[in-house]
Amino acid sequence: MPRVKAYDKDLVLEKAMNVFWIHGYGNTSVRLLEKEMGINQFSIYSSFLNKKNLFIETLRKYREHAGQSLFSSLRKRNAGINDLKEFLYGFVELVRQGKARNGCLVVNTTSEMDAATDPDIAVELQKYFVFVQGMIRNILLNSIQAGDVSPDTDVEKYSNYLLGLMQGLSVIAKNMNEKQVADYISVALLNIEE
Amino acid sequence: MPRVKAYDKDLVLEKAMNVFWIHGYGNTSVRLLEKEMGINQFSIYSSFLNKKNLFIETLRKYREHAGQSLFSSLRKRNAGINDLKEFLYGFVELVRQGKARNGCLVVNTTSEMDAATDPDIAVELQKYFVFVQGMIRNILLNSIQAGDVSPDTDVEKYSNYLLGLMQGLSVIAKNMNEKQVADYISVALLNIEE
DNA sequence: ATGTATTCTAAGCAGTAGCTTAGATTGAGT
DNA sequence: ACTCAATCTAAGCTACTGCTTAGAATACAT
Repeated sequence: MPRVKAYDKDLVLEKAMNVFWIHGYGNTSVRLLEKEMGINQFSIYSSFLNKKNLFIETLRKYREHAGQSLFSSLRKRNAGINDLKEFLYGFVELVRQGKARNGCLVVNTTSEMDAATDPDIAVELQKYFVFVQGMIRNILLNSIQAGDVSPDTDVEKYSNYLLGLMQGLSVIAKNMNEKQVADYISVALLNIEE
Repeated sequence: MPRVKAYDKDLVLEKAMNVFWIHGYGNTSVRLLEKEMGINQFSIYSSFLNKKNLFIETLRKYREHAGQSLFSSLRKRNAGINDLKEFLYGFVELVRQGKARNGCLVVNTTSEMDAATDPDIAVELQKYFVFVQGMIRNILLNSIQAGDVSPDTDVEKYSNYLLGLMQGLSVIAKNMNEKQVADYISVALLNIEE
């Protein structure tokens, strides 16, 4: 067997993710990618086929990344409303520190795409939303069982609300200050705490 | 005095607005603009200086456009909570008809921009948010005066909430169906109606 | 050591980006 | 009817886009 790869595919994919996250799909050139990923264009194309496919793999990576870092507390089997509240108020702190300025890669991409979106990318975006909504549904069900949320809550309805809330959050993190974001969250949560 | 313009500047600006709205700033080429605006590149540059400046004028136009059509009911001097509710439920109907798929030009642009946004464009985006929030503040104050909203409501806090809510709405209009959007709105409004 | 399948380097491809320019065309003021 | 400043046409500028390719470099199996 011949020469071996000089780079870790998963590692350069994570670097690509950050580039797309900061600049967006359209504003990220392959030249910039090779600079930030630290590998040559040839290697990018031989490992990831083309720019679009690299981006799609990036979106998968992003889902994994979000699940393991940002959403880790919400993914616990028994996560409940209090975890969600802590998550949201923790997000305000991220805004204060300027660490949420890039928003959410998936929401940004949703905004960037035409009404006639690329279907392959659209599928990957939807997977992310399904993932997040599943997390939220789980939290609501746990909280009903724990008695923290009224048992006759319409879980589907509230999970749609919270999914939209979090998408809004990722946008206002880019154009509102800490106080405004805190206001948004505190009023939004009045609907859930009994 | 010499030859006169063969086109109406304000009219071609409106056409440019629609192109940017559909495709986003980065994905709109000057070639596409000249096709859709119906005038030559030379005319674009002589009337609007360059692409970025055309876009900035487009954002001004968009604010004017939104105020006169989408937000017309909310801009009435005595607009109140009921007008806001009607507006939001009317928006669900737009989603149902597929007329909200492009989202909001300003929110889309916010998502498209880097953390280190072009400052000239950022200023124009902020003007839009100030405009919308002013509208919302007015509605809240009117409703307090009319007795439809509790007089000890923190107007600033709730206007931040509602501004975020509307930004979220413009995003989910691109990736959620009618039912999901209706859920989002109906839960969101529980906070305001007494 | 040698063979060889794979990786890496770096140059280059056609297509498109934003923008400019020379010259023909226009039409109100005289 | 003529003037002339402004408009429009169409070609072309440089820079950059995503992507490809020929050839040198590599490292495992023999």
